[in-house]
Amino acid sequence: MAAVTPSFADRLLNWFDRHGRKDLPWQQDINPYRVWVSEIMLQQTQVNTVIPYYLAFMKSFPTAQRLARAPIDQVLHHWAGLGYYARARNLHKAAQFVVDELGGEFPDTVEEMEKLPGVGKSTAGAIISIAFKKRAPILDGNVKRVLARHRAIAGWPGEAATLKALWEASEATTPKKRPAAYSQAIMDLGATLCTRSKPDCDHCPVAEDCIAKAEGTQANFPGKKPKKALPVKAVQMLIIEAPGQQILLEQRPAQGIWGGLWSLPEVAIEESAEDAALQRFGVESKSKTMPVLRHTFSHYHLDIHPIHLKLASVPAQIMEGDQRLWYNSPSTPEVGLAAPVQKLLKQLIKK
DNA sequence: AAATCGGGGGA
DNA sequence: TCCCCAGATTT
Repeated sequence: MAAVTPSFADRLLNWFDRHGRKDLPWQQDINPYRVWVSEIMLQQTQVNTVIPYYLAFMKSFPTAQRLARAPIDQVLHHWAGLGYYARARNLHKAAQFVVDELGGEFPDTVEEMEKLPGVGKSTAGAIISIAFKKRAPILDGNVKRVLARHRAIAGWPGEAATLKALWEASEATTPKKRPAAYSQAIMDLGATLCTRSKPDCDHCPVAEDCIAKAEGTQANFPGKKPKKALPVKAVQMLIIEAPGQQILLEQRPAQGIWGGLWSLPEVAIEESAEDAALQRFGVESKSKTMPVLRHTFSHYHLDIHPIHLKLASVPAQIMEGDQRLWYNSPSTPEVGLAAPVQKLLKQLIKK
């Protein structure tokens, strides 16, 4: 008789029994309160970071009653350094809810557990399965990665359709037996073997039928968050040109973009360029709008609206100084130009 | 420097 | 329903 490959869940459980972590603080003296606190702490924070915080927290607040009665400041004090401080506020509120409204008994269904502030579907599933030993699928970041790879579920989990497919996969793979061990097993697999980069497929109990492994596309799952379109800012730049193709430049402040480089005078997009030229430089000239030049930074696009003002003579009132010079004048020093300014000047001066 | 992480809250 | 946010860690 041909050997039959055990189910996904059985292979995970078997692996967890032999290699999984079973000595973590919240895996001892298991009760709903201890599991709940651990799951909240683990939401955005890794195991090794959480351990000392968890131990100190449990020492100060060993029960939901003790937590509920503690001042919020004391709770926040225990959270300092963990980040996402709303978690601590929600934890405190939820403890008060459990103590004051539920007689100190934690809900024992996913639906009821989700009513606690700070507890969503995945955290509820983790608490129900681990503390109450009832079957409940979970979908934290580790589980998303394991399932997305194993079943080659494409797309970024932030998209509703991808998230739905992942929940369906979690629902489909979660067994009835040993709910607590299974939840910990699949999270542990994601945390220790099926890691974001360099997954250790050689030791993975479910590598045999992992689609991403077969195709060598582990790095493609889960799909990445699409880079959001960069915000677009716009600015006018004055090209004040005097005879001899001399162009007025200003030095930028040392801080900020193009710090210390030389650039064209800027005018806010909503202002009149001609008015600004008159007010700031005392020059009066009809302006000519040039095509918009888009310059892209790491964090935004800058649409530069060049405004060309041609002067009949070099105005006496514009003096060169520390932060002002006529580019192309006989004495132009070697200066660093902002990249788009260099481009603009090149266009202008060659013709 | 960029990506990541689960849930809350506002558009 | 979609989008943004919180904050520290990892890559």
